Amino acid sequence: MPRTPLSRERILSKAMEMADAEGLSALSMRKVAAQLDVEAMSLYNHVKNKGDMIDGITDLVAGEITLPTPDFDWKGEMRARSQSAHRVLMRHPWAVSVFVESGLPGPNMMTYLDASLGCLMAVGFTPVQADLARNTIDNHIYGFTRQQLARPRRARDFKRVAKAEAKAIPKDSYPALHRRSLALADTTAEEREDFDFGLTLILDGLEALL
Amino acid sequence: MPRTPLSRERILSKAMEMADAEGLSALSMRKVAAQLDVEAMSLYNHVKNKGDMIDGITDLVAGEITLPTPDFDWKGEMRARSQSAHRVLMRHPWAVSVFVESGLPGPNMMTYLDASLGCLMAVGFTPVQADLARNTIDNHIYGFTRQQLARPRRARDFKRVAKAEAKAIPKDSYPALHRRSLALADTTAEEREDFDFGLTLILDGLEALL
DNA sequence: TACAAAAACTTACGACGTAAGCACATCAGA
DNA sequence: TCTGATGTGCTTACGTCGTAAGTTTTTGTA
Repeated sequence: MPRTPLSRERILSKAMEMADAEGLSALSMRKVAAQLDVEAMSLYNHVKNKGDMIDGITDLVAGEITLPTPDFDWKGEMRARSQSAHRVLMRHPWAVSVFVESGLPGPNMMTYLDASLGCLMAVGFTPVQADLARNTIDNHIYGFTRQQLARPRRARDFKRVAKAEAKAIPKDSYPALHRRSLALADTTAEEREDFDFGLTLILDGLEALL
Repeated sequence: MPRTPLSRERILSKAMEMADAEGLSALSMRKVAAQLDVEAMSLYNHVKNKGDMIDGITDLVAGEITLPTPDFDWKGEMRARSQSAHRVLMRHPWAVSVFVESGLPGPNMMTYLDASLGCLMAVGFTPVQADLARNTIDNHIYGFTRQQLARPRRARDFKRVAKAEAKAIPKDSYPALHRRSLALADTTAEEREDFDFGLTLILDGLEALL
């Protein structure tokens, strides 16, 4: 009986699906192969090695991010693309850590970097300023997303975990930490998931440099 | 001939040394044991498992960071502790990624978090604001440090790599990226390693909230 | 000296990434 | 139709990993 042939696309697509569902550490050549009804070594006909496979799905993720365009309203553009990146990374939780330490970026990532730098340089930032600015913004995106992923999404669960955390922290040794956990338990999702808090800090600060 | 007995401290100290020298991925129970003239399984008498070992050395790193104290000059305090954290993480390159996704923090890390939050809350930030602020600051520290670690430290090497990078980026497809690499090649270390650039953005922005 | 507890060692299992080589299918040119 | 090349998938195998289980050795105390 004929099987649909393997291909780089089929491999990457299944690998992405598995990473989204179970995290990067659950991705092994053997498991991806099994999901495709194939032996592990067959993947190597279409993919250089595991690193290449991960680079592949990482660049697919990069391709999902909405690009900024050069515009008078550069802050709006950067805010929009930051929120897009944030949403995309929330959909692909494993990707944050890979984004953050990817050596040579793939084509989609390059396009994303180029568009961001281009948007900033078009309104007067020097290339070096634009580089620093983009780094600062992306650091915020990555860090914020990572932190949000580490917390329960559902309000009820969040509250429960925050309260348990507060109880587990000795009030005498760590008073501020303790107080924070208590306070967090009583926040709304809007308050605590305030992506724009740090972003606005950064964008307004950047504007003052122009 | 008598051997100095194993202990948690001896294990963590050697593991830290190895991680500093060769990176986290080169740390295996077998290799750490070998460096201590001992078999792998012996480590398990003093350390719960590999994760516990890594948590252990991570908290040692956290302990090296200078703590902020509540002070009228909270910006100075936060800047000092940020620079300290940056320096410490540069000494222990492997630690950035662990810091960033550590689940339950160790005692030194808790102390560090508590001191930072305490410093911010003492000058009037609400607990939730302090939490967001500390996150934003730490995200900047981690991101900036990671990026700096990825680049050559020596000026000559940096220039060479930046130029090679510029040459490798197609000018037509990625004009802004290309221009940035060219510009970076002509910067001084002070310009490009401007840790305070983003930090000041954030601190000044925070001050406006008070 | 005797004995219990702690520490170190041995062996083994089931993962992992991937090198090397083999088997089979597809297709080109004769 | 036959032949050989090319590419795709499979088999086997090696060295690495974390660590469970069981055994021996060392150490501290009575």
